[in-house]
Amino acid sequence: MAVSSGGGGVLRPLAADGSPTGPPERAADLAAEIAARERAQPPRWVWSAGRLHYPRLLRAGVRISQCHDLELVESLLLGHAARHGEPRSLAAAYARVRGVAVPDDVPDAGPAAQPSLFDATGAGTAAEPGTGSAAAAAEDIDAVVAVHRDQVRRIAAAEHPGRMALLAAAESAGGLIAAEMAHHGLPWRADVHDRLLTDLLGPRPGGGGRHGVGLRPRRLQALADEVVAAFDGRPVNPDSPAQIVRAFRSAGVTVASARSSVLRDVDHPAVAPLLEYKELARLHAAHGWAWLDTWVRDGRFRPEYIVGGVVSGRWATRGGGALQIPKVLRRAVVADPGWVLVVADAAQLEPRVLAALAGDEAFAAAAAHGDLYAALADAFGGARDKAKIALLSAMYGGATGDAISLLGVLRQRFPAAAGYVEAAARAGEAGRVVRSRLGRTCPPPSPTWRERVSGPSGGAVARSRGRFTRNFVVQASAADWALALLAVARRRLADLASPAPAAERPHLVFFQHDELIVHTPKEHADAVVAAVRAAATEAGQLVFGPTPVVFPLEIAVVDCYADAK
DNA sequence: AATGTTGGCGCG
DNA sequence: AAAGCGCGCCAACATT
Repeated sequence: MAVSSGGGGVLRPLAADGSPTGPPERAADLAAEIAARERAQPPRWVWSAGRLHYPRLLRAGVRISQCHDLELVESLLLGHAARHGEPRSLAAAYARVRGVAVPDDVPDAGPAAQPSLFDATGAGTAAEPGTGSAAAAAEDIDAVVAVHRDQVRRIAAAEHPGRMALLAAAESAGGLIAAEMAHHGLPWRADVHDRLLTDLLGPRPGGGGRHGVGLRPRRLQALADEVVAAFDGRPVNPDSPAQIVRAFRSAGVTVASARSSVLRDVDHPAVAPLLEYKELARLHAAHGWAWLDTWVRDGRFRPEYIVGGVVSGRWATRGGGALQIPKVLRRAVVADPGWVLVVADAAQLEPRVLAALAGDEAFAAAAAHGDLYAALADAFGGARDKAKIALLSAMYGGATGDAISLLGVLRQRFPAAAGYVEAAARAGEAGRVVRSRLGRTCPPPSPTWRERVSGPSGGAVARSRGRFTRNFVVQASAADWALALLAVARRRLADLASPAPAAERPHLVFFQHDELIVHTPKEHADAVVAAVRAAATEAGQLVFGPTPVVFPLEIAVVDCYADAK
């Protein structure tokens, strides 16, 4: 069912191939119309972007089952054709279909700046799509139908049409889930967070008022003073890497940089306070009181997730640093009373993905076990650690010290697995693109890349891209699996408590590459665990087909995220 | 004053 | 323990 917000809202029924099976139907109250159809027989909604439409629906209490997100799928298809970065909006895609000038994408200023598309009731004049938010508010149902038809055709023409169709469905589901996670929010105890900060840093400077801005908390200032004293009173700002390096030099110590890993090996009285300062200053700057004020409201942290924001298909976030929350702050993530958190983490995901990708029988047999590295240990003289180093080196392209010989063992014992990533590396070095299992495609080299490869240190330039493509096939295929996991888990969670009102049902509230969190009423916790486990198995079959490789989840049912590991 | 780059570090 | 990959965010610093 195609849907646009033009003139209040327009729906148009579609066949599987994207051709309309009836005339456009105008809806005065689009949210109510969508809700009614979801209750009767949920269709697959085709719309310009869940990013634009779905938050408003959720605020109106409307959940949809599935959709085709034209903007996200356009990105996938452009990428598949090695045309990354071209405009992907509905307006841009429609312009390409018609062969007219393609408008640039409108930079997204974040959720606060989003036009309320469903407020557009009665906006009668249809503007040309793509000239900004005013035009977006009067989307054209014809554009939705035409772009969808074109995408259905392009999916069928992809290298692996079935996989690309699955990727399009999963990415679209990701768009729904991202909006739902932002809507529900991650439970976040501001009081616990504040207490942690106060314990570690001292009281909030300035009592929270504006006069406190720019002042160091007491503990940070004390450490900064210790650093200065250790340099015999020489003024040095511990926030400045350049000043740190200079201060050490004038103390007779040469350091290559001010990195903690470098300073750790330096014997000087300034090192200890400096390392502690850096750790605490980071917490204060990135996730301190200012972060708390900005990002936590009403007991929820609501980051803005960017689906497919990383070329590998991983999600990114804008603002809030949701994917870099320091482990120490997991203490502040606490379930509501009567609720629990189900924290599920895919164990050793990337080497398992490599095993499934490569079809290496010996390697896949090892990946059929709960501890893959332990199962591989025999091949490396019984040393689990060595197996792990060999695998990480193969997937990342690093090989220093021990890893060189361990890679040799890997090549000998598991030639298909080693060959898979090495073929990807060679493709990258040659300037070709590589794809994930489901067809997500790495960007082609930049226009200047070939020049640089044939210039001085061209070998290093080529090898660098080889490491990127070597890792891409694994990381992006892992992202394929994780996205499938998420989509299947969402469907299974909806099934398991569907008669209950939304406020009493389990919700996905967090997703971080290979880990997800469900916030659920206690009584559903066991069912949630079962649903997520089943989703992991189903995702493996969907993405990789028949394979002996298992994708076990480590699942914890906890009140507090910090207790999950 | 505003914008862009660098160094560093949090997460997977 | 880090290595090798992918990110976002901050303060300091450089440039316009």
